[in-house]
Amino acid sequence: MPELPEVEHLRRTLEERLVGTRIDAVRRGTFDVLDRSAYRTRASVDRMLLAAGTVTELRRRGKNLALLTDDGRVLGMHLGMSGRVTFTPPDADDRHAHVSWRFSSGTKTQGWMTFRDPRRFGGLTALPSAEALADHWSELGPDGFLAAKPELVRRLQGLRRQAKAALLDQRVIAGVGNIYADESLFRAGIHPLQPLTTLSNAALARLVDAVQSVLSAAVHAGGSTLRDYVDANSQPGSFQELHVVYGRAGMACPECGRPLDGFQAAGRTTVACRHCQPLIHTSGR
DNA sequence: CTGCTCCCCTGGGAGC
DNA sequence: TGCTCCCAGGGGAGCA
Repeated sequence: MPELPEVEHLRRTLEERLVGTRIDAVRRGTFDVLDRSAYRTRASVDRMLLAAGTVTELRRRGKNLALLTDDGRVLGMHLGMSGRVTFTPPDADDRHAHVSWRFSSGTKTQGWMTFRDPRRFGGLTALPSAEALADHWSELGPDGFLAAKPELVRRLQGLRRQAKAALLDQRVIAGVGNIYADESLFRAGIHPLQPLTTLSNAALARLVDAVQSVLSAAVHAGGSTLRDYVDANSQPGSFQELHVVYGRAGMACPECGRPLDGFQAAGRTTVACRHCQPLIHTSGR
């Protein structure tokens, strides 16, 4: 699930539940999904996992999330393909439940939160300071949801890459994944394989508009639910009902009714309409 | 720089 | 019901 809208939805959920609470217990499963390389000083793993810290902020950039505590410690979180966060207690029988945290306000326990990631493409990053977090995120482009449109247009200008490859590259714009790339390109009427250098500034602006409107609609809908995904509060998202091309290869284009094409772009499964998103061939001279 | 391939790992669905 | 095969929302490394 985890593209920008799902991560932003999670960020808001955690912000509501965790800010101002103290982490009074940390429980680790058998597998260590924690990257500790940013720590130069001696610290226990529990300390790196924010034990005894009070949560002050939940920060997001693209698909990356971070918990910040009052004493400066930071825990970066990436959901990868299969990462989930739920308000559930540790489960020793679940070999994919990697870390659980218990939160309290004053002397009152508020509950548990568990990070689970069966496929382990995601993970946690221990960071000693907000500066270390900035460094950790320094390669990321501006956030696709929060950044101003002209900044995003500028990021796309001059790139010699195919449109979809550029959208998926987190260094260009942070947060767009395979689903929202296809949805954005369809809404903008731009073919995924179209080189950006062949597009006018007006077309790039149209693409950025599409990216931002798709992302904000998806955030508003609580993200997309595919398979059995539910959020931290066990609620499904609903944006999948608004997917018009993703997962619909061979089905009718919602605009022209012709069958949608399925193919590979930037190494990823891609769906587009060759009529509504014509690949524009330039003369070369 | 750009694109392509392969890899990390597990689970779910399709098809037989 | 059980088995095999294929596929998947991400990202990074290595190579031409």
